[in-house]
Amino acid sequence: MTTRPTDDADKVFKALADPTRRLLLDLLCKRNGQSLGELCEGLAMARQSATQHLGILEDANLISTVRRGREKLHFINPVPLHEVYERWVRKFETQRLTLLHDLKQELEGD
Amino acid sequence: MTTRPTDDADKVFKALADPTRRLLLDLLCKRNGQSLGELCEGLAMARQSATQHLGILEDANLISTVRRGREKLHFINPVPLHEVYERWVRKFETQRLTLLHDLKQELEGD
DNA sequence: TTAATATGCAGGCAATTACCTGCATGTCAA
DNA sequence: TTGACATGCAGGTAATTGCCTGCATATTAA
Repeated sequence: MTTRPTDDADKVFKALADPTRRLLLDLLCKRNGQSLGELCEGLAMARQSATQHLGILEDANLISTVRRGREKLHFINPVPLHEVYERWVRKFETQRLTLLHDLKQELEGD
Repeated sequence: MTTRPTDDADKVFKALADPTRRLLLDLLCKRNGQSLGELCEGLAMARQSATQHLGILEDANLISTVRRGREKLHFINPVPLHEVYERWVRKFETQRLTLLHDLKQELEGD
């Protein structure tokens, strides 16, 4: 099985690390609910490669899929991004001025 | 030659993709301005490995370093994180309810 | 100066990643 | 049913990543 429990935040960060996957989220942001074929038109890589990227996004819970006939529709799930922001980015955001002050202080010779 | 903003964002996302590097930012958030040796105490890997991680964080401009004697002090730079949030996360944040609505609508049978 | 300390640099190696090709399965329309 | 379409699945590979060891350099303190 797994060597250690993979936390959700890690999956989200890793999913966002690839420019193709961020582009896929951008494409879905422009028009939500696109099929695999539609998304592939904006990509410049084989359909099978896009499938893998979409699988990673889905595993990170950043998108949800719905099968309709022979098509698979993709929808953004903004919740994980919101959680990453709330639990992780905000911590540094609230200390922004303090952190910048630390460096300035050091550069000025302590 | 100046680097394009997309490259900067890519560096930040890739830097944040590793749990060790996120831990390093956490450690610096608890106490800013730590040396390489001090940061290594909380890591469980060779010092040289930590150096590589810190190099990636510095290249992404997420930390800045100051040499003091034989020590190298590390400081968080919260600006890139703020920019990533502003230019990227916020786009999805503002459409949060709309995006969730799209999926709900589809699941209910259009 | 000498010894201990703090970091820098280079090369190697196993695991992962991101792409590909080839083929199979499932669905719709004529 | 048949043929076209949309997606699924299974390897294969080159590049990247994350970790290591070994050695070099620079600074401080005795």
